Amino acid sequence: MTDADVFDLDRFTPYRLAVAAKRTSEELAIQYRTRFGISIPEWRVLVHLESAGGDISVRDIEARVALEKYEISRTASRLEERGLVTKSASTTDRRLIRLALTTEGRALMADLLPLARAYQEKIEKRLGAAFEGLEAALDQLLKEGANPAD
Amino acid sequence: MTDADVFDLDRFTPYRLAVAAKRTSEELAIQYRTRFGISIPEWRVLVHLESAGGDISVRDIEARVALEKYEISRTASRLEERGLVTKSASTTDRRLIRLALTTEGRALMADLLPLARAYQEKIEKRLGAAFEGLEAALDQLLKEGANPAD
DNA sequence: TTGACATCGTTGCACATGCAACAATAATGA
DNA sequence: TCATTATTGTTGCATGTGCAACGATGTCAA
Repeated sequence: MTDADVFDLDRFTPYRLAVAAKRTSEELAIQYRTRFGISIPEWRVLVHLESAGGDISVRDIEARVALEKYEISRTASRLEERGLVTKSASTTDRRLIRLALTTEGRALMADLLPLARAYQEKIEKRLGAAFEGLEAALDQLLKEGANPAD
Repeated sequence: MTDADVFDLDRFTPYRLAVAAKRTSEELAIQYRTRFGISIPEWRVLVHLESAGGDISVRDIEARVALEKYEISRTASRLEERGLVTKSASTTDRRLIRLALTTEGRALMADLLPLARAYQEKIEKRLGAAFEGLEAALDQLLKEGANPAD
């Protein structure tokens, strides 16, 4: 096998992205997992409920977060058990579930969001000028139709 | 709540990285999962065996791939069951397991690696000039000690 | 030599996750 | 209206995963 045939995983973009994602996610998750006992899916659902101001359905969250319906369903149930979220049937369409933060849920988010913002700043500082480049590339990768018909 | 208080998950780097990683990984994984029935951990272990030319231990792989020891152990067992990999005790240190590709394993990699290379090229084309920026940022995020004493 | 400690890989167990099937409700159209 | 189809959210089941404990082997120093 010649050198040209060697496949270098360390230069393989999907692998690099996976490792970087895991590292950054865990670095932050450690903070809120140990302090508040919430997982990444829980964090994502909570953030969306916070920014939407409540009254959102599973379907709405599915459309905006990279989570499957069943993950959201289970996550919401756990959050409900812990008193952070309420679930109620929509009056207009009884298939829909209206999710909303409880007072306790909002209080939790008031503690969590500063952590997340601080972490974001830390990443931007760490990357310095490279942050712009990262943003541009991620915009490309994440934009709709990122999987063109080729 | 004012606009300044809204937390935008879509601008949160750990989230963006996680989604981009999942998307790119799955886009490729779909190809080799359906065609060859191997998972991402299996793919990573195989690649390292290929580039190392065999005679590698679980510990070696752990040091080079973002996988835990137990994941590698289980992955290697599965690959062994499928006849792609052999496990044998090291003669010099009997705690170590020597992993090596079988002929069948090498044949599989000969089919897989072109797929991976083609996908890498596709990503680079898709990103165009932004690819350089992505590389620079990922280098930063992935380099050792990426978690400085902040 | 021997005892304490370190390292390597595996595994039992509990929990998480993915898939596909499902019940409940709504929308559509003959 | 009523039958058919689509949508929403949940769940049973099999599999995957993470953690901590473990046995086996090696290392080192008294």
